[in-house]
Amino acid sequence: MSSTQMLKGIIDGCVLAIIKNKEVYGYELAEKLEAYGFESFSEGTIYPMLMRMQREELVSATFKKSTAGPRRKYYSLTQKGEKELQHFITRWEQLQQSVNQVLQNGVNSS
Amino acid sequence: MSSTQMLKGIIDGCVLAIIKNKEVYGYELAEKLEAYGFESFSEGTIYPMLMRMQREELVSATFKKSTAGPRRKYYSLTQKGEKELQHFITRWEQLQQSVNQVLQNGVNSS
DNA sequence: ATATATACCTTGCATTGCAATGTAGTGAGT
DNA sequence: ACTCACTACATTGCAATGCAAGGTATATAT
Repeated sequence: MSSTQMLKGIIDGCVLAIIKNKEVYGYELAEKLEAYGFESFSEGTIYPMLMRMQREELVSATFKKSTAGPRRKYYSLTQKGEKELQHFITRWEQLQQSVNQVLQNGVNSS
Repeated sequence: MSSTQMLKGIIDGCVLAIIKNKEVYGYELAEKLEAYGFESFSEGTIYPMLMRMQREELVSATFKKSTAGPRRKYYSLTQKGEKELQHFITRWEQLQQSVNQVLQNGVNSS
């Protein structure tokens, strides 16, 4: 039971939420996620994920020049992405409720 | 982003918490998880998971006769399993905090 | 006998996080 | 010019695990 397994299907929603707030590029996203407390976020996770989301039309991308390195690929949310984010939030809240209930009943009452 | 992906690495902890409360057998576990709000829990998930946990010495198992069908395989927590449960709870709380922070900042402030 | 509920297990697949590796632009120091 | 560090995107192959589908077997009722 590694820590990374718990992230499956969850960072997707977090990424959508961050992109909704403001368009971001991949490298920036990695830094933001780390700032939020997700430790060690691999680029091997982020770039394939963003590309998958683009393929699924949850986000759209445009390249912009940078003065600090190569061009950046900025992502922003599509309407479909907004809907998906709302669905994620619903599922996340249900999951939280279920897990917390199990932990309370299961751990304390023995 | 399916609903099942979000469960990866998370039901493990929930199962440990349920077993800690009281020894259970697989079929019973499926029903309990459903009662807690985890919809549609496949036996193809539960039995391999329990066997994996036994292999990792997080749980121990004993067979007991049943009057309502074939013998039941009851699982109970080992010391190692208790430690693993504590680790899970820590990770879960961190995850909750991070995700909720992202959702608050990302969704509302745009 | 047949049906239903109980109870466990196995096989094969799909998804996805990640380490490792590659490529390339920009700027500072020497 | 050369090197180094930082920035930035991408690909490959692997590992973990949830699950549908299918199989086996026991107990009870009709």
